[in-house]
This record gives sequence, structure tokens and C-alpha cells, in this order.
Amino acid sequence: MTTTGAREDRVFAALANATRREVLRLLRDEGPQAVQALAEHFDMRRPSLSEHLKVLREAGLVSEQRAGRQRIYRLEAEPLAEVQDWLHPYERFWRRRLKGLGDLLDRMPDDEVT
Amino acid sequence: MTTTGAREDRVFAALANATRREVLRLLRDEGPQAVQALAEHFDMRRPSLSEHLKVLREAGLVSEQRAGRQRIYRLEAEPLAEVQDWLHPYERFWRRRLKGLGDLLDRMPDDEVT
DNA sequence: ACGATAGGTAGGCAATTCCCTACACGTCAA
DNA sequence: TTGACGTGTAGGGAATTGCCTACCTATCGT
Repeated sequence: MTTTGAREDRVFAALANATRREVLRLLRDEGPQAVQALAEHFDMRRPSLSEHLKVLREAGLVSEQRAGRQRIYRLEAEPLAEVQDWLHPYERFWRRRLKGLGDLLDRMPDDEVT
Repeated sequence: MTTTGAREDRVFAALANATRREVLRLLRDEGPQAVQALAEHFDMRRPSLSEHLKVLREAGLVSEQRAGRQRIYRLEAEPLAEVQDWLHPYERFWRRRLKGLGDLLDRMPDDEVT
């Protein structure tokens, strides 16, 4: 926790919502598109979607590009790369299950594996 | 969005807080430990930490094991493995930068690469 | 049995979230 | 230039978050 983790806070918080994750998936699978097109997929008023897009923008997960009266949104995956980096030191904790190097973790009383 | 993503919501929301991420790091780097030991690292009253632990528990990110009057908390990395799985389809969006397979993404007007 | 210790729960409070309706702003078409 | 269109912003309201100060429960040592 050197800085404050404020940026990571914003990225994880942005991902902690199904609507916003679905926006990311749409931009990933269907490419950059305007708010109009995105909105078709949600049962929600436009201003609400606008606010979700703002959260994604402020987390750096999407960028917008003005095209006439439209705003084309595009996926920006870099924060997700950072999430993957953050995840990395935890990997051995589930690779353990697959490779059986249990004793990497200090004495774990394996009698409660639930 | 087949189910509701409610579980993923809980995991990402749990990670969207520096205190909780620090708890996970401590459990990762120093092994399972009691609330006492964890609490030393935070400028916060115990009940607040208890609530953070509850959030982590409900997200499946930690488990507790009673030992006398102590509760030993342990990292449970499976939800993090799920996050990595979730991340996977996005990888090509930053690998692209490194490997130059830009045209995998449907026509991206690359005039705005920032 | 008594008090101290470890930790959770209750309830309060300010701030934030996520939805809404109303409105403001820039752009395009006529 | 007048209007319709595409989006964002303002402001409100219910629910949730993250902290706090009590307080309750369970275990341990004596």
C-alpha cells in the first residue's frame, strides 16, 4: 500500500457492477460503438448508462471519441492488464491445488478444507 | 450475463478497498493469522476490521478457523482464479500492443491511440 | 466462579452508489 | 434558424458502505 491504491480502488469498483462488465464485454466482442448501440442491451434509462460510462472512463477502462453528435466508446484494456499484474503473486495459491506444492504455505492445518 | 453475476459483484466489490486488499496481501505473504495480528497493520478499530473480514468471507476470499478464542484467517484464492478466468478474453487487447496483431479487433480507427 | 482476552454484532452517521426525471448542450437536416 | 437527435449534467431518493462507540458471546487462566 505504497501510494493509496486509489487507482486500483476505482478499477475494481468499476468492475463490481454487472452492467459495467457487460459494457466492457460488448466493446470487446463487438468493437467500439456509440452509446445508442450500447443502450439497446440494457433495461435502463440513458442517463444511468451515461453514468456507468463515466465510471468506466474515470477508471481508464474505456475512452470516448466524438463523431458528430455521437460518442464512440472503445475498450481500453490497460487497467485490466494491471489487474492481472496484481493477481500474479496470488497464482501459486491456486496452482498449488493443481501441482501439489502444498508446503509453500506455512503450516496449513489441512483438516478444514471445506 | 447468464446468471446475474452477483458472485462476481461481491468479489470485485471486496477487492475495491485498499484495506481489504492489504489483508489479502498479509495472508498471502505471512500466512494464516488471527485478527489480532492483522489488526496491528491498520489504523482502524477492531469492529471495522471485523466487517472487512466479513466482506472478504462472503466473497469467498478468506476462510476462518477457530482456535480457542482466536479466529485464524486464511487466504482462499479460488475467487481470484475466477477473476483471472474472467480477465482472459481481454488479454488480446493488451497483448495486441506487444505483438502487433491489431486487426484482430474489428475496424479500430487507430488514429486515436493516445 | 471471576475477570481478562478475542472477536463479533447493534446501531448511528456521513458519504457514496445507482437508479430516476428534468433539463442543458452541441450537431445535423431542412 | 428551427427543430430533432445524441449525450451529458443536475438534483433527488432509497440503499449501501465504512467508519465509529457501545455491548454481547465465548474461551482462557486463576
